[in-house]
Amino acid sequence: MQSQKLHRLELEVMKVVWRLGRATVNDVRDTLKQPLAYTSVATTLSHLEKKGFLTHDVDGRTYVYRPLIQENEVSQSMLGDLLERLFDGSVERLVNTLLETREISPEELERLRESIVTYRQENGDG
Amino acid sequence: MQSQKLHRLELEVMKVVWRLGRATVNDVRDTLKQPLAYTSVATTLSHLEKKGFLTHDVDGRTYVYRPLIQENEVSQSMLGDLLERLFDGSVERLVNTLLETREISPEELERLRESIVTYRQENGDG
DNA sequence: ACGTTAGTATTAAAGCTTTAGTATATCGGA
DNA sequence: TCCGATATACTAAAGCTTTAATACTAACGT
Repeated sequence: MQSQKLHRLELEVMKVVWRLGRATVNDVRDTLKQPLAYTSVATTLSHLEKKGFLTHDVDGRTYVYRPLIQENEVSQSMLGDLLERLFDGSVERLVNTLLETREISPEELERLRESIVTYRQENGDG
Repeated sequence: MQSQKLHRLELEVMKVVWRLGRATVNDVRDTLKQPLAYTSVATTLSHLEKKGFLTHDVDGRTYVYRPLIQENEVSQSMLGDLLERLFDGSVERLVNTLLETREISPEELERLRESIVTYRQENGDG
Protein backbone atom coordinates (compact mmCIF):
# COMPACT_ATOMS: atom_id res chain seq x y z
CA MET A 1 0.00 0.00 0.00
CA GLN A 2 1.30 3.36 -1.02
CA SER A 3 0.89 6.87 0.31
CA GLN A 4 -2.82 7.33 -0.43
CA LYS A 5 -2.30 11.06 -0.48
CA LEU A 6 -3.91 12.99 -3.25
CA HIS A 7 -3.06 16.43 -4.46
CA ARG A 8 -5.59 19.12 -5.12
CA LEU A 9 -6.60 18.27 -8.67
CA GLU A 10 -6.19 14.55 -8.21
CA LEU A 11 -8.62 14.71 -5.32
CA GLU A 12 -11.14 16.72 -7.29
CA VAL A 13 -11.04 14.16 -10.06
CA MET A 14 -11.30 11.23 -7.70
CA LYS A 15 -14.30 12.78 -6.04
CA VAL A 16 -16.07 12.89 -9.36
CA VAL A 17 -15.25 9.27 -10.09
CA TRP A 18 -16.38 8.23 -6.63
CA ARG A 19 -19.61 10.08 -7.06
CA LEU A 20 -20.34 8.70 -10.52
CA GLY A 21 -19.02 5.23 -9.87
CA ARG A 22 -17.88 4.90 -13.45
CA ALA A 23 -16.73 7.83 -15.54
CA THR A 24 -15.19 8.72 -18.86
CA VAL A 25 -12.86 11.65 -19.40
CA ASN A 26 -15.78 13.69 -20.59
CA ASP A 27 -17.92 12.71 -17.65
CA VAL A 28 -15.24 13.97 -15.32
CA ARG A 29 -14.62 17.06 -17.38
CA ASP A 30 -18.30 17.95 -17.47
CA THR A 31 -18.71 17.45 -13.75
CA LEU A 32 -15.69 19.36 -12.53
CA LYS A 33 -16.39 22.92 -11.52
CA GLN A 34 -13.00 24.00 -12.71
CA PRO A 35 -12.87 24.32 -16.51
CA LEU A 36 -10.06 22.20 -17.92
CA ALA A 37 -8.91 21.05 -21.32
CA TYR A 38 -9.91 17.53 -22.25
CA THR A 39 -6.28 16.45 -22.25
CA SER A 40 -5.69 17.86 -18.80
CA VAL A 41 -8.38 15.67 -17.37
CA ALA A 42 -7.16 12.69 -19.37
CA THR A 43 -3.61 13.16 -18.10
CA THR A 44 -4.78 13.39 -14.53
CA LEU A 45 -6.79 10.21 -14.88
CA SER A 46 -3.73 8.48 -16.30
CA HIS A 47 -1.69 9.62 -13.34
CA LEU A 48 -4.29 8.33 -10.93
CA GLU A 49 -4.36 5.02 -12.71
CA LYS A 50 -0.58 4.74 -12.67
CA LYS A 51 -0.66 5.44 -8.95
CA GLY A 52 -3.19 2.68 -8.44
CA PHE A 53 -6.20 4.72 -7.42
CA LEU A 54 -8.18 3.93 -10.53
CA THR A 55 -8.46 1.43 -13.29
CA HIS A 56 -10.41 1.46 -16.52
CA ASP A 57 -12.47 -0.75 -18.74
CA VAL A 58 -12.63 -0.21 -22.45
CA ASP A 59 -15.90 0.55 -24.15
CA GLY A 60 -15.27 0.86 -27.86
CA ARG A 61 -12.31 3.20 -27.92
CA THR A 62 -13.38 4.96 -24.78
CA TYR A 63 -11.90 4.38 -21.36
CA VAL A 64 -14.38 4.05 -18.54
CA TYR A 65 -12.64 4.61 -15.25
CA ARG A 66 -13.63 3.25 -11.89
CA PRO A 67 -12.09 3.61 -8.44
CA LEU A 68 -9.79 1.00 -6.95
CA ILE A 69 -9.77 2.72 -3.60
CA GLN A 70 -12.64 3.95 -1.50
CA GLU A 71 -13.16 7.56 -0.63
CA ASN A 72 -13.18 6.62 3.01
CA GLU A 73 -9.72 5.12 2.82
CA VAL A 74 -8.30 8.26 1.31
CA SER A 75 -10.11 10.46 3.80
CA GLN A 76 -8.77 8.45 6.69
CA SER A 77 -5.29 8.50 5.31
CA MET A 78 -5.19 12.22 4.63
CA LEU A 79 -6.89 13.14 7.87
CA GLY A 80 -4.46 10.90 9.73
CA ASP A 81 -1.60 12.64 8.03
CA LEU A 82 -2.85 16.04 9.13
CA LEU A 83 -3.46 14.71 12.61
CA GLU A 84 0.20 13.75 12.89
CA ARG A 85 1.67 16.79 11.24
CA LEU A 86 -0.47 19.41 12.91
CA PHE A 87 -1.58 17.92 16.18
CA ASP A 88 1.15 15.42 16.99
CA GLY A 89 -1.41 12.66 16.83
CA SER A 90 -3.69 14.10 19.48
CA VAL A 91 -7.28 13.53 18.47
CA GLU A 92 -8.36 15.69 21.34
CA ARG A 93 -6.39 18.69 20.13
CA LEU A 94 -7.74 18.23 16.66
CA VAL A 95 -11.34 18.11 17.82
CA ASN A 96 -10.88 21.06 20.12
CA THR A 97 -9.45 23.06 17.27
CA LEU A 98 -12.42 22.04 15.20
CA LEU A 99 -14.80 23.20 17.90
CA GLU A 100 -13.00 26.52 18.27
CA THR A 101 -12.98 27.17 14.58
CA ARG A 102 -16.36 26.34 13.30
CA GLU A 103 -19.77 27.55 13.87
CA ILE A 104 -21.44 24.30 14.68
CA SER A 105 -25.15 24.09 15.09
CA PRO A 106 -26.60 22.62 18.27
CA GLU A 107 -28.05 19.81 16.18
CA GLU A 108 -24.69 18.92 14.70
CA LEU A 109 -23.10 19.13 18.09
CA GLU A 110 -25.63 16.71 19.47
CA ARG A 111 -25.06 14.26 16.64
CA LEU A 112 -21.35 14.56 17.34
CA ARG A 113 -21.82 13.70 20.97
CA GLU A 114 -23.96 10.76 20.02
CA SER A 115 -21.34 9.50 17.59
CA ILE A 116 -18.78 9.51 20.32
CA VAL A 117 -20.99 7.85 22.85
CA THR A 118 -21.98 5.19 20.36
CA TYR A 119 -18.40 4.59 19.41
CA ARG A 120 -17.44 4.38 23.05
CA GLN A 121 -20.07 1.80 23.74
CA GLU A 122 -18.90 -0.28 20.82
CA ASN A 123 -15.18 0.00 21.36
CA GLY A 124 -14.10 2.19 24.18
CA ASP A 125 -15.04 0.14 27.20
CA GLY A 126 -13.58 -3.07 25.86
CA MET B 1 -5.14 37.96 5.55
CA GLN B 2 -3.64 35.47 3.18
CA SER B 3 -3.92 31.75 2.70
CA GLN B 4 -2.34 30.62 5.98
CA LYS B 5 -1.50 27.32 4.39
CA LEU B 6 1.94 25.94 4.98
CA HIS B 7 3.73 23.31 3.00
CA ARG B 8 5.57 20.41 4.51
CA LEU B 9 8.92 22.00 5.22
CA GLU B 10 7.49 25.39 6.01
CA LEU B 11 5.30 23.81 8.64
CA GLU B 12 8.20 21.92 10.18
CA VAL B 13 10.17 25.12 10.44
CA MET B 14 7.28 27.09 11.88
CA LYS B 15 6.71 24.42 14.49
CA VAL B 16 10.27 24.86 15.69
CA VAL B 17 9.88 28.62 15.87
CA TRP B 18 6.60 28.30 17.71
CA ARG B 19 8.16 25.92 20.17
CA LEU B 20 11.24 28.03 20.79
CA GLY B 21 9.48 31.37 20.64
CA ARG B 22 12.55 33.01 19.16
CA ALA B 23 15.00 31.21 16.94
CA THR B 24 18.04 31.75 14.77
CA VAL B 25 18.76 29.77 11.63
CA ASN B 26 21.03 27.53 13.64
CA ASP B 27 18.44 27.04 16.35
CA VAL B 28 15.99 25.82 13.76
CA ARG B 29 18.58 23.74 11.97
CA ASP B 30 19.65 22.04 15.20
CA THR B 31 16.10 21.30 16.24
CA LEU B 32 14.78 19.91 12.99
CA LYS B 33 14.84 16.17 12.75
CA GLN B 34 15.52 16.34 9.06
CA PRO B 35 19.16 17.21 8.31
CA LEU B 36 19.36 20.25 6.09
CA ALA B 37 22.06 22.60 4.88
CA TYR B 38 22.27 25.88 6.73
CA THR B 39 21.22 27.78 3.62
CA SER B 40 18.20 25.58 3.10
CA VAL B 41 16.88 26.54 6.48
CA ALA B 42 17.76 30.18 5.92
CA THR B 43 15.94 30.23 2.61
CA THR B 44 12.86 28.68 4.14
CA LEU B 45 12.85 31.23 6.93
CA SER B 46 13.11 34.01 4.35
CA HIS B 47 10.17 32.59 2.48
CA LEU B 48 8.13 32.42 5.64
CA GLU B 49 9.01 35.99 6.45
CA LYS B 50 8.10 37.16 2.97
CA LYS B 51 4.78 35.40 3.33
CA GLY B 52 4.15 37.18 6.61
CA PHE B 53 4.33 34.24 8.99
CA LEU B 54 7.50 35.43 10.68
CA THR B 55 9.54 38.48 11.30
CA HIS B 56 13.02 38.94 12.71
CA ASP B 57 15.00 41.13 15.00
CA VAL B 58 18.69 41.69 14.48
CA ASP B 59 21.18 40.68 17.12
CA GLY B 60 24.62 41.65 15.93
CA ARG B 61 24.63 40.27 12.45
CA THR B 62 22.32 37.42 13.35
CA TYR B 63 18.63 37.30 12.60
CA VAL B 64 16.41 36.18 15.41
CA TYR B 65 13.07 35.10 14.05
CA ARG B 66 9.77 35.12 15.84
CA PRO B 67 6.26 34.14 14.77
CA LEU B 68 3.73 36.66 13.55
CA ILE B 69 0.98 34.11 13.49
CA GLN B 70 -0.10 31.65 16.12
CA GLU B 71 0.07 27.93 15.68
CA ASN B 72 -3.60 27.72 16.46
CA GLU B 73 -4.50 30.03 13.61
CA VAL B 74 -2.62 27.90 11.14
CA SER B 75 -4.06 24.70 12.55
CA GLN B 76 -7.56 26.04 12.26
CA SER B 77 -6.97 27.23 8.76
CA MET B 78 -5.42 24.03 7.49
CA LEU B 79 -7.93 21.82 9.23
CA GLY B 80 -10.73 23.93 7.85
CA ASP B 81 -9.29 23.52 4.41
CA LEU B 82 -9.24 19.75 4.73
CA LEU B 83 -12.75 19.81 6.15
CA GLU B 84 -14.00 21.51 3.02
CA ARG B 85 -11.99 19.55 0.50
CA LEU B 86 -12.49 16.10 1.99
CA PHE B 87 -15.74 16.25 3.91
CA ASP B 88 -17.65 19.02 2.16
CA GLY B 89 -17.66 20.98 5.38
CA SER B 90 -19.35 18.31 7.45
CA VAL B 91 -17.79 18.25 10.88
CA GLU B 92 -19.77 15.15 11.65
CA ARG B 93 -18.30 13.22 8.73
CA LEU B 94 -14.83 14.34 9.71
CA VAL B 95 -15.22 13.23 13.30
CA ASN B 96 -16.77 9.95 12.32
CA THR B 97 -13.86 9.27 10.00
CA LEU B 98 -11.54 10.08 12.84
CA LEU B 99 -13.34 7.66 15.11
CA GLU B 100 -13.25 4.92 12.51
CA THR B 101 -9.60 5.39 11.81
CA ARG B 102 -7.91 5.75 15.10
CA GLU B 103 -7.44 3.62 18.05
CA ILE B 104 -8.68 5.99 20.66
CA SER B 105 -8.40 5.14 24.30
CA PRO B 106 -11.47 5.22 26.51
CA GLU B 107 -9.88 8.08 28.45
CA GLU B 108 -9.36 10.15 25.33
CA LEU B 109 -12.86 9.35 24.19
CA GLU B 110 -14.25 10.57 27.47
CA ARG B 111 -12.27 13.81 27.27
CA LEU B 112 -13.60 14.22 23.77
CA ARG B 113 -17.15 13.86 24.92
CA GLU B 114 -16.54 16.34 27.69
CA SER B 115 -15.07 18.84 25.27
CA ILE B 116 -18.17 18.66 23.17
CA VAL B 117 -20.54 18.92 26.08
CA THR B 118 -18.63 21.88 27.46
CA TYR B 119 -18.61 23.58 24.13
CA ARG B 120 -22.30 22.95 23.74
CA GLN B 121 -23.05 24.49 27.07
CA GLU B 122 -21.04 27.55 26.21
CA ASN B 123 -22.23 28.04 22.67
CA GLY B 124 -24.60 25.47 21.37
CA ASP B 125 -27.77 26.22 23.27
CA GLY B 126 -27.59 29.97 22.60
C1' DA C 1 44.90 46.31 10.01
C1' DC C 2 43.98 41.71 8.34
C1' DG C 3 42.45 37.38 7.66
C1' DT C 4 39.28 33.86 9.23
C1' DT C 5 34.85 32.85 10.46
C1' DA C 6 30.07 33.08 10.58
C1' DG C 7 26.39 35.33 9.07
C1' DT C 8 22.87 36.83 5.11
C1' DA C 9 21.58 37.55 -0.04
C1' DT C 10 21.25 35.86 -4.41
C1' DT C 11 20.60 32.52 -7.66
C1' DA C 12 19.26 28.41 -9.41
C1' DA C 13 18.87 23.29 -9.82
C1' DA C 14 15.94 19.39 -8.79
C1' DG C 15 11.66 17.45 -8.10
C1' DC C 16 6.91 17.80 -8.05
C1' DT C 17 1.84 18.86 -9.81
C1' DT C 18 -0.92 21.03 -13.04
C1' DT C 19 -2.11 22.06 -17.53
C1' DA C 20 -2.41 21.52 -22.27
C1' DG C 21 -0.52 21.12 -27.13
C1' DT C 22 0.54 17.95 -30.71
C1' DA C 23 0.61 13.42 -32.67
C1' DT C 24 -1.65 9.34 -33.63
C1' DA C 25 -5.32 6.07 -34.14
C1' DT C 26 -10.01 4.71 -34.95
C1' DC C 27 -14.94 4.98 -35.43
C1' DG C 28 -18.83 6.33 -38.19
C1' DG C 29 -21.26 8.67 -41.68
C1' DA C 30 -21.75 10.22 -46.62
C1' DT D 1 -13.61 4.52 -49.30
C1' DC D 2 -12.54 8.77 -47.42
C1' DC D 3 -13.19 12.54 -44.25
C1' DG D 4 -14.25 14.52 -40.01
C1' DA D 5 -14.83 13.89 -35.32
C1' DT D 6 -13.32 11.95 -31.20
C1' DA D 7 -10.49 9.13 -28.44
C1' DT D 8 -5.86 8.14 -26.22
C1' DA D 9 -0.54 8.64 -26.11
C1' DC D 10 3.19 11.35 -25.80
C1' DT D 11 5.61 15.31 -24.67
C1' DA D 12 6.54 19.29 -22.39
C1' DA D 13 5.78 24.02 -20.52
C1' DA D 14 4.45 26.56 -16.44
C1' DG D 15 4.23 27.06 -11.73
C1' DC D 16 5.29 25.54 -7.33
C1' DT D 17 8.32 23.85 -3.08
C1' DT D 18 12.52 22.13 -1.55
C1' DT D 19 17.26 22.22 -1.37
C1' DA D 20 21.70 24.05 -1.58
C1' DA D 21 25.74 26.29 -3.90
C1' DT D 22 27.96 30.50 -4.48
C1' DA D 23 28.64 35.30 -3.57
C1' DC D 24 28.88 38.79 -0.53
C1' DT D 25 29.46 41.15 4.06
C1' DA D 26 30.71 42.14 8.58
C1' DA D 27 32.41 40.89 13.16
C1' DC D 28 36.13 39.26 15.94
C1' DG D 29 40.53 37.82 17.45
C1' DT D 30 45.43 38.58 17.07
